[in-house]
Amino acid sequence: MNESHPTIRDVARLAGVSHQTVSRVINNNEKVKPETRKKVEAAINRLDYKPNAIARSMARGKTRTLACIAPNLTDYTFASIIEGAEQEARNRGYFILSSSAADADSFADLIIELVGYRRIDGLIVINPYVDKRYEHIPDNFPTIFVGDDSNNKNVGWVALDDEAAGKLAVQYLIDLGHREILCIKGIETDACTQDRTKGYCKALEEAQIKCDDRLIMTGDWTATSGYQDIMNALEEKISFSAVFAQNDRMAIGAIRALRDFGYQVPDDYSVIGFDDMPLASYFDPPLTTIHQDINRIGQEAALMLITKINQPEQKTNSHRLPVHLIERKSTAPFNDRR
Amino acid sequence: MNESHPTIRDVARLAGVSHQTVSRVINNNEKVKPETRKKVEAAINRLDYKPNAIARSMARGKTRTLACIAPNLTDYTFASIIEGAEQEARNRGYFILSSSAADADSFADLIIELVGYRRIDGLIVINPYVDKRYEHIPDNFPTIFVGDDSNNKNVGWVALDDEAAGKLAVQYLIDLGHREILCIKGIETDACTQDRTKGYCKALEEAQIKCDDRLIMTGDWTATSGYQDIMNALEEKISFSAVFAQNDRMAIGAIRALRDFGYQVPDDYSVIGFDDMPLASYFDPPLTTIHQDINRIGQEAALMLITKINQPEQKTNSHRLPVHLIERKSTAPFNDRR
DNA sequence: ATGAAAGCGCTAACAA
DNA sequence: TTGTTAGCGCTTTCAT
Repeated sequence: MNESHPTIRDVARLAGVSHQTVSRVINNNEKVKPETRKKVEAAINRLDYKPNAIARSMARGKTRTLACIAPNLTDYTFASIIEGAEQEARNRGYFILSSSAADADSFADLIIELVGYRRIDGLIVINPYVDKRYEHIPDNFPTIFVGDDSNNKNVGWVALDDEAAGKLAVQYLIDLGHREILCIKGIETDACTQDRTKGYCKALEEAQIKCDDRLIMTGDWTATSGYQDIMNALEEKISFSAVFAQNDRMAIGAIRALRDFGYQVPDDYSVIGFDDMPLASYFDPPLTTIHQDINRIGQEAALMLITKINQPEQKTNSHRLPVHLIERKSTAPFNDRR
Repeated sequence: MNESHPTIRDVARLAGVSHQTVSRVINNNEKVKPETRKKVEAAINRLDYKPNAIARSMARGKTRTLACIAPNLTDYTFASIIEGAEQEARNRGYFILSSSAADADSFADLIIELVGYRRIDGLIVINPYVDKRYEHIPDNFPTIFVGDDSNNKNVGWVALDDEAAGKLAVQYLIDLGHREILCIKGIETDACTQDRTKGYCKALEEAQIKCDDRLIMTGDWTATSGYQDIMNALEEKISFSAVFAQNDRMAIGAIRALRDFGYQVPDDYSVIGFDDMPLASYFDPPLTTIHQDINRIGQEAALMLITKINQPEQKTNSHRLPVHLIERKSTAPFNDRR
């Protein structure tokens, strides 16, 4: 069990110097005579000495650990953000504790263990507005939100340019000749849902189309919710020729519903998604969608956070990342075959 | 910046006891007079004292942190395992550092930082056989593999019963009357690929069907590889009526290839997948597949690891988890319409 | 049941 | 340039 790793003092003894000199060597401090450095390095190699990270954290008062909290870890979007954050963090010598918090209570618990017990130096919160969980974050603790600052907490954030993205998608459908465009929203409280919907309305307005509330349905990001929304619309004989689903999963659900009703996509109805998830090009039909560089969001968040930790006085520049549209086969020019 | 959190001594001073008594209280040590305990608890509440996790790690020589390393964090399978591990770990007071290591070199780096610098108490390695990365793990460090022990390192592991699963899938196709069953393998070096293929052969043997090497194609888990494999088979006019794809993504690719060639699934060809990924029921046609409780694997791995950390002498019981088949619409009885 | 002293392995401040 | 002395905030003996 106790293989008793060598400590800084063991190295010092072997090299015939003080432990402080060893500390200087491992911290690349200038003020060490080259000779001494050599001796110390030899001793380090000889003993295969590795500094203990916990002891360093203790002495420095910094853990070099960040946490990433998301509603879950499996959703492709969340996982990509975490992956991006992890890469950026690693490159800068930080590690990421990733945790999922299904609800506000478990989020609050997590915050106590992570922030209260001082396990981490900073925090990335993915979807901070879900069940108002952001309220549980202590003020002044270095934090970055993934998802924007609409609720006006004074922390930094990164997000997609969701409004522009929503507008882009809908404009594309309008350009194809569609006028009655149904919108399937994501979870109401997610900031991006609101922004994408804003973009949807804006595109319609600019094309002088009235924004009809009956065409705006609420989903919850699952395929099933997209399916249900379209089923309902069809049963209630709501008139539309195209669908803007605020994520790909709901788009898939929508397509299935349309098909179950005997319609063809894109011949009878056009459907555009959002995310460009990995299998989007393999769906039937291949999905026209909004592509986002989701990995990049995680990278940005980590970078912003690390900067904030090391330069607390400096203002954090929150910002939005651009998206682009990927044309595939689930959309087509309007026609009246329905 | 320096809000100077209260320490155990601040609490002690306020409560009029020694800091050691405070330590006893926060560690639920029996030997504290109820009165004293009350006083101390009052002081703790008053100061909102929270013990510093790093200092505890330091004093105890345990970090209460585990690491989970996978080839990436976004693959649904990996993400689910990590999520399961994280849940189990949290329930037992541990945290998970999740990291991705694309190749053996970055894996080796990670091991040094995590294990060498003693940042973690234990390690979960997902897909340890990829590029022989498992070789970089120091002996005797508490480790659990997700994926089996075929290469005979003496560590514990959890895995699916892949051989039985492969057999189950193929037997199902045989029962539908198929005799020429094409197999699309995953990455060769993954233990599960070998086991699933073994199951494939076994099912054929038991049905007295010769196991034809020309029907076994190698993929790399991506949809594209499944697509390519089937394209090649079709172009070379290899005769088959059903496909066993070793994961759902390759199954999707296979279906698209078949369709691009003008065939219908399942009318002309049956396709069975593996994983039952979230959207499997929304594919077209809904995918018949092998369902695995992948989250559970992560839970098991974390539990085994924590047990091993706390009872190092006790032997770890590696084991396999069962699967079951989900019948959907991508498979049908054999017919000769092709 | 409680306290005093030592130590976990490092860094930081000061002296030499 | 190097060494000495103190911590960092806890837990772990060992007394009392």
